[in-house]
Amino acid sequence: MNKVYEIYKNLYDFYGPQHWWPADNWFEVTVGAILTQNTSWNNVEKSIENLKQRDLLEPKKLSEIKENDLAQLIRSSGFYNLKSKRLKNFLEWLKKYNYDIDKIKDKSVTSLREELLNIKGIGKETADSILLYAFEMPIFVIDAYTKRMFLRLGLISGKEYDEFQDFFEKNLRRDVQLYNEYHALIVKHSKVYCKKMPKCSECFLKEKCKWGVNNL
DNA sequence: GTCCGGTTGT
DNA sequence: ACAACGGGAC
Repeated sequence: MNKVYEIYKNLYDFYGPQHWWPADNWFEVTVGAILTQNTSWNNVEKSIENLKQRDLLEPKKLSEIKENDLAQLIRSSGFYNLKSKRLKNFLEWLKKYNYDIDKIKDKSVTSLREELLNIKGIGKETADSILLYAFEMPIFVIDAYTKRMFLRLGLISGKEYDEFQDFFEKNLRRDVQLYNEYHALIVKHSKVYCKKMPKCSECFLKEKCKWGVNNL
């Protein structure tokens, strides 16, 4: 059996399902994806709650409020002026589909990805998070955690986002639920053990990890 | 003081 | 390759 899927099974057996993305609906996922750029999820939750309590967490309502007001509402997420603008850019794109997820899903994952990447403030990771977790399309999300963990495991030597993405998509069956769970498990493991200062001696993957073996 | 479920402009 | 954007938690 291939090693990439084997790691997945190890992680799933150890941690169990992660229930990602934590949100009530697809739009909440997209807002969270933009707000969590280089920001801890804890701080994003406060912003989401803030918007919910004011009954503003809907595309049309967020489109109508002023950029500066939105910035203040999402203050806890950091980079709030930037992110307010980025949300507005995204909402402008959504408007072309009448804020209708069904119309969006009529398009192919390839063309949607291109459209998302053309929005200022949405890069590869955010685009892929939206495609996978909000639109439920089969695309593997790469982030700093994924790179760090799999470089340490010694399973990949590349450096670029696309190299990592190809690596996962070539070694796994094209499956939204699998991609969803795997990325979430990588984040979990990277927060608990495969941190910047890793806890190799306590890690259950140490025997099959280059970094871990060297740190025993 | 460090780190965070990044992206952009130089 | 590197600075800018930034609040909140530990």
